[in-house]
Amino acid sequence: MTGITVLLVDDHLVVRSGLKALLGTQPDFDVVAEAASGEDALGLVEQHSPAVVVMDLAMGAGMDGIEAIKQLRQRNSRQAILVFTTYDSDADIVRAVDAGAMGYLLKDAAPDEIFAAIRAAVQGKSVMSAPVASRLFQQLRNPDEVLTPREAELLSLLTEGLSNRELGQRLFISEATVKTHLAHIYTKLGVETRAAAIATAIRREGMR
Amino acid sequence: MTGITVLLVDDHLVVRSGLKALLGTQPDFDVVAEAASGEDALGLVEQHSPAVVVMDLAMGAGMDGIEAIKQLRQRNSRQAILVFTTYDSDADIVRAVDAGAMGYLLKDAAPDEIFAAIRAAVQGKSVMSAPVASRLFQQLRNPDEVLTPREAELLSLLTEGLSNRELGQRLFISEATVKTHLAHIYTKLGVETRAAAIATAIRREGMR
DNA sequence: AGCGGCATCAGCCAAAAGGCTGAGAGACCA
DNA sequence: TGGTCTCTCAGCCTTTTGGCTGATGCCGCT
Repeated sequence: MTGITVLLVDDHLVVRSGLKALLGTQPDFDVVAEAASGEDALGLVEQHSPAVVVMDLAMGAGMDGIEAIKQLRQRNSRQAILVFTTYDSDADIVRAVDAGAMGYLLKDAAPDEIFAAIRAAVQGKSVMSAPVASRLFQQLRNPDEVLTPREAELLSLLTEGLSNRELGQRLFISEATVKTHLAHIYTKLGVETRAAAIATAIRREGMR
Repeated sequence: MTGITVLLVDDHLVVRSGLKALLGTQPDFDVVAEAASGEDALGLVEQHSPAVVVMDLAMGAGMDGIEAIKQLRQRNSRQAILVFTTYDSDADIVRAVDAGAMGYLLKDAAPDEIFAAIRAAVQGKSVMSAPVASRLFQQLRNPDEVLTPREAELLSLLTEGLSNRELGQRLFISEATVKTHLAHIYTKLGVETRAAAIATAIRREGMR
């Protein structure tokens, strides 16, 4: 019989083979394909219809993980998507969950944790690493301080040093809208300038 | 006979096993031990005296890769140390080479590149990924991109989100002087806005 | 049907930041 | 002694940002 079919998506070959080796120790897992980019992932999902997609968020070039998740959701695809990444940034968590991820694991998670998360995911359950969970709880306690997905997206770009104009162009919205979002972000982060927002964001998140 | 003995140091289990599997495909490599932290690495080097240490720089907790390299150098140890990491930050490269690393590989390097680097390292040769090399050359060509002490001080405060006025007050200089320093910093960092400078600074350095 | 949250946009005004030129004082070095 | 570097400061002008108010369309929930 065939076990839980898995597609691995990570731009680092060593991570893919490591994960594959790790999952290979479990009799009920079956890694059917690997992708090094979001684009490849979409094609391979069509081909193999895996039960679970284990995906890194940061992809070297082209479509990133979040975008790949969105695309998968938009198609049909009843794959459970599990994010497997290095950093537990607030923005990424929110965006990934919003895009349709079933779980959020950090790369330093213990093997058992990884196995459990994959098995839970195929059953429609949601699992996340402890640090990730605590961040989410933190957010639930202070709902006023939770950034909306759009705001998180903006903040993420903000930390790359873009101007309002550039932000607008990148997100296909007017500069006025950018300013509105920024004002909300500042309020939520408790800062008054973009510089402080960037500093707060990068330090608070695992952003790089 | 025994091939090239290798110690793997990385806080991510999946990376370790992926690398191990990868090196296992080559008959002349022999992974004798794995460490998840700098501390462990030091002990295991003593035990096994591997020919090569393949080390990640970012370690979850405790001693980081750079520190581990320094410690190894300070002891006796004629191991060749190869940095194997995700990011090609200027500061990390310089620090690693300074600490005594023989090579600097990025995690998205092709398998052949990794093999070649390890073989070169045991022979005392130095190998690095192309993006890393280009950064080093960049730095050698442009020595005037180095910040002066005062500029570095300002940049550090900048990453805390202060305004020009606040910077001036903090450093007991006029706002005009702050602006002068900032202009120089922007030029040297190759950016045009304070936001980009902050982003660059925090990502480039280990500033957190 | 109505309400609230979200995302979108506009206009106005004040404050902050950035580009440019020029310049003086002290340190260090050839 | 002269040249170079660094740090300091000023003025002027343009661009960017931030604060504020108000408004529209959409969606989901009641």
